[in-house]
Amino acid sequence: MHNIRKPPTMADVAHRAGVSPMTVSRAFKREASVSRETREAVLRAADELGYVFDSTASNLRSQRTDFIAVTIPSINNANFADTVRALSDGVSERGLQILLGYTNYDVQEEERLVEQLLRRKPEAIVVTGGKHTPRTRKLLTNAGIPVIETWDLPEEPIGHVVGFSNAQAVREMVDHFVAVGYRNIAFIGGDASRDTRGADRRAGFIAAMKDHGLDAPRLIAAGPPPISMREGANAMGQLLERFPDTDAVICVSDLSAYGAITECQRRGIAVPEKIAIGGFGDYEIGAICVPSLTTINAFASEIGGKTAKLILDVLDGKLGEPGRVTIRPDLILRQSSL
Amino acid sequence: MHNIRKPPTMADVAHRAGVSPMTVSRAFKREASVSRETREAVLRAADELGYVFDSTASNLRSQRTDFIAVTIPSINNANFADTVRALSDGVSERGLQILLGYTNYDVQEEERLVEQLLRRKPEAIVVTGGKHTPRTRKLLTNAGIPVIETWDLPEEPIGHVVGFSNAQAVREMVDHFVAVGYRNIAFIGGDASRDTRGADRRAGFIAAMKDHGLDAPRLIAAGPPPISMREGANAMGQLLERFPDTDAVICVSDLSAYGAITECQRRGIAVPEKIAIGGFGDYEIGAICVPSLTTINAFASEIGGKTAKLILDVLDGKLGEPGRVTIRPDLILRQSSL
DNA sequence: ATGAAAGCGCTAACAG
DNA sequence: CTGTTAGCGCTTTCAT
Repeated sequence: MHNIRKPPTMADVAHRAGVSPMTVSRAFKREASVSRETREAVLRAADELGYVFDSTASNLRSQRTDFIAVTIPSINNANFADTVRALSDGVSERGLQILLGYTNYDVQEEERLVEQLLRRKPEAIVVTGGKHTPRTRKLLTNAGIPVIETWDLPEEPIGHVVGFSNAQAVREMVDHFVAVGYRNIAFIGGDASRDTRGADRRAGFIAAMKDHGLDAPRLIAAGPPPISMREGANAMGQLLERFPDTDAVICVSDLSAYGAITECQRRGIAVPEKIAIGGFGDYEIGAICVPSLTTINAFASEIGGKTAKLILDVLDGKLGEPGRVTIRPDLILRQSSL
Repeated sequence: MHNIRKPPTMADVAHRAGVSPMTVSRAFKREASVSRETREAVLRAADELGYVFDSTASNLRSQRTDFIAVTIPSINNANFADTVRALSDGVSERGLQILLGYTNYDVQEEERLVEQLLRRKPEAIVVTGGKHTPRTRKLLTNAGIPVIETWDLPEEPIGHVVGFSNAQAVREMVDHFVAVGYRNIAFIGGDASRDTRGADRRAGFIAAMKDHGLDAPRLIAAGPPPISMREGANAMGQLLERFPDTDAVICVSDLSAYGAITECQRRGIAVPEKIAIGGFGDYEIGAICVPSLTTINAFASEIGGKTAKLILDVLDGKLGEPGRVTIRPDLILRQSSL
């Protein structure tokens, strides 16, 4: 036997099993009409030959790849990971597979990524966020497949949406903080230009403060997103020095908020007695740290699960018009605030 | 214009640009020999038609997909995310794209996943860990593409390896703990059957204790992997009740170790004065929490980066025999231990 | 630098 | 339930 020969094809399997290639093809599908004995004979022949089904040929001929393309800002983020996992689990039942890429919080990178993903001919594409370059919008609009924007409520959606208002979510935290008596409230976030969800949260903060008749001069930019725990800690240090009268801080994520808590611990500043802290995203750290962290649950897994359901419905033709699934984030009160 | 017509192909672009399809194909490649004017005319025609290159056809004809298949236990783990990001960055320069799947710490799930991934005809496959089902081993061995096992040093590697000894890494922490005076050392990990890296760490713990003439009865199983912060905290509670004389704990990951720290904080037990705690993985939490966490840096990003380099070398034919890249984890001493 | 012909391995479409 | 024919959209190969 030559070991350097080409891998076996369906024709080889068909020959060995004494059937036609078409029957082999059918034997590899769940629903296809093949007699039990024939299927078993085919699968046995395939196994003996070490045959591996070739999706690339199947993809071209059937014009189906069973890919769902997904873009997320960062692969190293528990919120987006939760969304992707739920999405992946939801569509895998139907044999659909996630084709994942990350944008590094950069719309130019998103444009390159979207173009690359569309070349693979996915059945649908899920993007995180509702802000894109004009070319990205055009590519998505003309792709001829379902487009789902998530983690945001875009003003002019491209297609379907499964998301929430980042501004509104933060507004509710501000409302609560003001109601319990905080006035000199600060916001720690990333440089606004890149992370549009972070920018929306900051805008929601400023607008809410204004509605309460409060100024919002206490804005700390902690660097380009994503903001790490360390950067949250550094930002807290800056805040304490520049605005020592601050009585509460809202952070763009739980990670930066936890960093802020640790900075207070290192400086001997009591949380929440001297300063209250709120985060965003309901990461595990916030539930378990001491003091535990007041935060906003954006239901990352639900976003993924509902996106999966939406995709399946659209592919089944069950949806006449673009879907609009609005998530309502939950304010979770814990020990880090009154 | 009909909007429901089929998307344009290279033939359509060729027709519009007044060239042959072959020239269009060449115009879309970086290196191909096409005159500047011709290429510009082709790309203009493509843009006007809204043409999107079809990878599925290219994949079949050229027998190249430019996919690198990767399996990780969980998509929601900062260590594996770091590896995947570095790997992705390393291979993307050459136009290679990651095709990612997760096994949920289950070798049966790994088998299904590997089979599914191989059908997509990747250029190489990277798996996390060195323990597999017999069928997975067979599939990988016969795949005819480079196989790279990572995050482990398998006794019988399938192909290439980029990893480290989990047992040895924990042994070094035990050696240090014993050297500074701890004797009643416990280990908190997951149920052994599933997370083989976790099991290796526990085995390394037990063996190291034995070499120091110490028994290792203090083993807390915190549930099926991955072990969360919460499960680490619960395990710490159990440990304190069942073995109150414990003077140090080594946890299977920084996440469970941080949970253990918080449990001590809730119970008013001083770390490290009453009990020392060590983790694994050098997650950001361990560097910033108070007290900061003694841990082991397994160089997750380096694993990804070196795997990328290995893949590129193999695909370039620069490697005659299987590559063996051994990472040496670093013990990082911080405030949670003496 | 460009073109013509052939075919990658599978499956849609149709036939029986 | 099974088989035959044709072709998915590109790129390999060979010309010029």
